Amino acid sequence: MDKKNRNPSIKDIARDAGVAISTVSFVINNRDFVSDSTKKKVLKAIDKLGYSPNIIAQSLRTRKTKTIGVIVYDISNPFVAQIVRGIEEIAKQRGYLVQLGCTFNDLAMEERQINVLINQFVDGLLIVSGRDNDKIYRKILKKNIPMVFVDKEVDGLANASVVIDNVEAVKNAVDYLFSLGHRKIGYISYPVSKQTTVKRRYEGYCKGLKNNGLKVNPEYVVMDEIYFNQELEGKDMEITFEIMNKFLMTKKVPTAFITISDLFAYGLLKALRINNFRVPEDISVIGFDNIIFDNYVYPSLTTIKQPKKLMGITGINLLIDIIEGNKIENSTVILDTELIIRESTGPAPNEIT
Amino acid sequence: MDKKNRNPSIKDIARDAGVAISTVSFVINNRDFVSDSTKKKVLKAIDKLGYSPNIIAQSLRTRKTKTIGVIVYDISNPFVAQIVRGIEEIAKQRGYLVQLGCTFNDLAMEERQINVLINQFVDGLLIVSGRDNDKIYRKILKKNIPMVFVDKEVDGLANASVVIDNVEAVKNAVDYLFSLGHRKIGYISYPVSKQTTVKRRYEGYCKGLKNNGLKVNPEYVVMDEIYFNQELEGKDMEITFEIMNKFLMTKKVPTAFITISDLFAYGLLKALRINNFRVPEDISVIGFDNIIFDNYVYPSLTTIKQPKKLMGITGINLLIDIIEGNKIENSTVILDTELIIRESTGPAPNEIT
DNA sequence: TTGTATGCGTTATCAT
DNA sequence: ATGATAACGCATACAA
Repeated sequence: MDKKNRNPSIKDIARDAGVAISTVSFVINNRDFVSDSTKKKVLKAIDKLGYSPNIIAQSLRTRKTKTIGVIVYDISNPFVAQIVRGIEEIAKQRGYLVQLGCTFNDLAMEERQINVLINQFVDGLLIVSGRDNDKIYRKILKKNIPMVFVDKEVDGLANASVVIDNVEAVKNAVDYLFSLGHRKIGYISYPVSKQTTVKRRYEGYCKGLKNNGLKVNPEYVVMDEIYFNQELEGKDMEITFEIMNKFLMTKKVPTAFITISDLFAYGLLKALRINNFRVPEDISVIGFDNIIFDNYVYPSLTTIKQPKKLMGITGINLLIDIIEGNKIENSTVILDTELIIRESTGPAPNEIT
Repeated sequence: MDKKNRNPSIKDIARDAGVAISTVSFVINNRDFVSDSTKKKVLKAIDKLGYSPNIIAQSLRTRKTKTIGVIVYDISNPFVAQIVRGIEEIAKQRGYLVQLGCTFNDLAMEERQINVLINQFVDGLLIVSGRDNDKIYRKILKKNIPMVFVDKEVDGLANASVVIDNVEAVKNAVDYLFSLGHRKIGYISYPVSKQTTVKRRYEGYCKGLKNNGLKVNPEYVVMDEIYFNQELEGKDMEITFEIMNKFLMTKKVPTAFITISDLFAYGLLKALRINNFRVPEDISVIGFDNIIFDNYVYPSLTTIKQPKKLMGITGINLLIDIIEGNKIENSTVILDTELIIRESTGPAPNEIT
C-alpha cells in the first residue's frame, strides 16, 4: 500500500537508502564531502525508485526558477521565430527553461503577460522587439528584475540591449540604390513614433538621401496608420499589398522602394506584379530582415540582413550573465547588418522625359 | 528595517490586516463564507502592500502548475507557428501558461525535453506533429500524465488527438488534378515510415491514382532520405530545391506535382523557374498547409488547407478538459481540410507525341 | 466566520 | 561525514 501514486521524494530515497534526508540532498547537489559508500547507496535508491527532483520545490526554496520569460509580439513572424530559435538553443545549453509570451503588439496584454511572469516565476525577462511600453519597463527595472531588450532601444531607458545600427543599415541601402542610379527612392514603414527602431530606420532613410544630395519627397513615403489597427495585427503583408495596390494605381511612383521588413516587401512585390510593374526593371525593392523566404519569392529579394539567431543568442547570454552575476563586458551590444543583394534590385530605368 | 526586499507573502498581509493567514488565503481564493468587513480589510492590505500570490508555492501545495507543455519540432515553421498561436490564445483564456519546447525532430532531444517538463512541472502535454517517438509516449501514458497529439496519429496508440483526414485530403488533390486532365502526377514527400501522417498522405496519393485508373509511377515519386539528415533540419525548402533542380535536369517530368508541405512546394517552384518550366502551363503544383505566404509567392500556390489555428485551439481545449476532469465528447477529433485553388494549377498541357 | 497547525519537497544551518 | 530541523509561501483539515 504505497502512499498515493505520487513521484518519490527525497524523503522516500532517504528511507530506502537508510540515510538522512539531508544526505540525499547533498548527494543530489554533488557536495564533495559525502563518502563514496553512502553516495553509492543513495544513487542506487534514486535509480531504483526512479527519483527526480521536484523543480517546484527547488524553486520555492532557492528563489530561483531557472526560467527566462521571453516576450515577443508574434511567434508566427519568421523574423521573431529565428530570434527565438537562438534563445532556445542557448537557454537549453545553460540549463534554463524558456517561457514564451506573445503580445500581438497589444500593450495591455504585454503588461498582463509580464506581470504573470515576474510574479516570482522567472529569473529574468527578455523583451523582443514590439512596440515600446516604457511604463511597464520602468516598473520591472524598479523591481530589480534582470531584463534585456532585443531589437529594441527605448529612448531614455538605460538598459541592457542587443540591437543593430538601424540608421546605418538603411543609409547603406539608400547609398546602394543611389549608386545604381536611383534618384526617386520611396520608403514604406510603420508610422514613426511608436517604436524607437522604426524611428531610427527613418532617420537612416533621411540621412541617406541627404548625404547623396537628395531631398525627402513625402509623396514617396508611405506610413499608413492602418498598420496599427489592432484587428489587423500580424497582417503586414496583406496591409502593404492593399496600400500599395492603391498607391500604384493613383500616385506617381519612385524607381525604388525601401521597406522596413521583408513582409512589407512581399506585399509590395505582389502589388507591383498585379499593376504590371517589372522588378527590378521598372522598380527596385529592398526588404529588411533576410527571412528564409527571401530566396524563394519572385524575384528573390534584396534585403538588409539582421543576424536574427545571433541576436537571440547574444540577448539570452547577456541576460543569463546578469542573472548569475557574471561580469558583463558590454551591456549594449550592436550587431552588424549586411546588405544582401538579390534579384529585386537593379539599375534605375532610363527616364523618358 | 523590513526583512529583505522580497515580495510580501500572505503572512505579511495577515499581519497588516490583523487577521489570520488562512483568512487571507480564503479571500484570495474567493471562498464565499468570508464576511464582507474582513474581506475588505484584507483586500486593502493586499492593495497596500502590492501583494500577488506566489505561483511556485501554490503549485507545490496544490500539485497543479496550471502549465501546459507544448512540444513542437520547429517554432520557426509557419505551419507550427499558427498552431501555437491557437494554443496560446486558449491557454491564456483558460488560465494556463504554455511551456514551449522545440525538438528539431531530434528524438533524443524530444525525450529530454519531455522529461524535464513532466518532472512535476506541467499538468499536461501537447505533442504537435514531428516524428513519432512511441517509446516516450508510452512512458508518459503510463505515468498518467494527460497528453494530446496534434497533427499526429501514432499507430497502435490509443490516445486523444486532433488530426485531419490525410488520406482523403491528398486523394481530393489527385482527383482535382485528374479533372484538369493530368495523367502524370508526381509526388514529393519525406520518405514514408517515420511518421504516420506522412504514411497516410502517401496512401491518399496511391488511392487517388488508383481510383482514377492510374498507376503509381515510381519515377514520379520523390522521397529522398536526405530530408532526415539532422544537419539539414528545418531546411525543407532548400532541400527540395536542390533535389528537384537535379530531378528536372535529368529525369522525365510529370505534368503535376503534389507535395506534402507548402515549403516543399516553394522549393519546387524555384527549381521549376530556374529550369524554365512554366507554372501552371507546363507543370501544376499543389502544396499542403496553406501558410500565409502562399498568396505571395509567384505563382500563388494551390494547396490543401489545414485549419492550423483551429487545430491548436481544439487540441488545447481537449487537453485542458482532460486535465480538469471534464467530460470529453470525442477524444479523437478529425478536422476538415479544403483544397484552396490558386494560380499554380491549371489544365494539363497538350502532349505532342 | 475565523484561527491554528500541518505538510507539500526542497535547501541549508547547525549539531553531532 | 551525517543527521535533525527550520524555513520557503501557500492551502486546507480541523478546532474554536
